[in-house]
Amino acid sequence: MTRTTVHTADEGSTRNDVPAIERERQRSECPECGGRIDHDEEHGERTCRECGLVLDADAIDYGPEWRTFEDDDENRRRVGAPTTARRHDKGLSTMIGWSDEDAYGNSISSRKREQLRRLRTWNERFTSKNAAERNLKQAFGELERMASALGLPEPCRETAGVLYRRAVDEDLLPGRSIEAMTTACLYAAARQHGTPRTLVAFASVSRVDKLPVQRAYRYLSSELGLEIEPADPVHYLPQYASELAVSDDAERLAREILEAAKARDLHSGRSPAGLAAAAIYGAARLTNERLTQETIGEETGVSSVTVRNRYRELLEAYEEVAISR
DNA sequence: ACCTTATTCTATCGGAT
DNA sequence: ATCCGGTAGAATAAGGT
Repeated sequence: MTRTTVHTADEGSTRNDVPAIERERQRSECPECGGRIDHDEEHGERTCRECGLVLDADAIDYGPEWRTFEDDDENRRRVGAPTTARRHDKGLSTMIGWSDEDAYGNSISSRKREQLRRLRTWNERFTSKNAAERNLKQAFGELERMASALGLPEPCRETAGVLYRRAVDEDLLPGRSIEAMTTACLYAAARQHGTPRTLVAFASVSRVDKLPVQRAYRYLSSELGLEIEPADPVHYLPQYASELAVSDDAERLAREILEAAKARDLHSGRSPAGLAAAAIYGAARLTNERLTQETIGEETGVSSVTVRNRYRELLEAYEEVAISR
């Protein structure tokens, strides 16, 4: 059976119909050096493990839309528009337009207008009929507001929405404010996505104080069993490297330094951003690129004190590994 | 809800390139 | 003259009771 390359949305399409862009994405050797490609779905980046080449960034989300209805990964099908957890109805409910015009812009008969009016009334009653749904509406509004105030990216807001929905499902809300819980969800989501903000920053855009948010977060984290690990310092490298305009060599070296440090457990308890910044500094120094500790600190939000404390440890570990080879 | 602990930050200064 | 490295004390995050 021959399959066309046309990408159809009918339910007969299977994995064999994976479009060209999808196949391209799954290619796993670096065109430069043939090394392995790391896929970082979270940040939408693909980078070469060997030479640090960034193949593309800010790719489209390949996540949930390309899904299966059975419990295996085999029979995947294209489905409709991606759902979003940030709408109280997940973006799936029917909406009836407001204007009394048909699709061509012509006005419609008074009889039809009456019908439409009745439909709208009932539709409204069905879609937001109970208190829970209205609470979700309000909470998601708050999430949007805070996320945009803090400049948090789309996937992060999405995660926050999912978390909040789970919190509601698990009955975590009675006894604490919606505001505190939404803030906590966003805080958790930001950390999961490697775009953390301090609790203070959240408190400043939230309508509640830092303390209730902190409590809500801990409650949320333990009740939902969120295992939020500290971010991998390597994730910060591509971003920092381009902001500081260091060479590809230096970025690759920084990567090696971090690997060596991780092998020796230097990273536990330390801030990932600090480690990444220090690795960049150390690498720039080894490749004779002029970067002051102060410049690094400004761009990365890490103090110069931390940069020098970490970078000494990092280089020490790196040299040991280099000698042993 | 309070307290402890490890880490990071701000401010500062002497010394080196 | 600028950059580096070290230090003291305040602030912060996370965990325990």
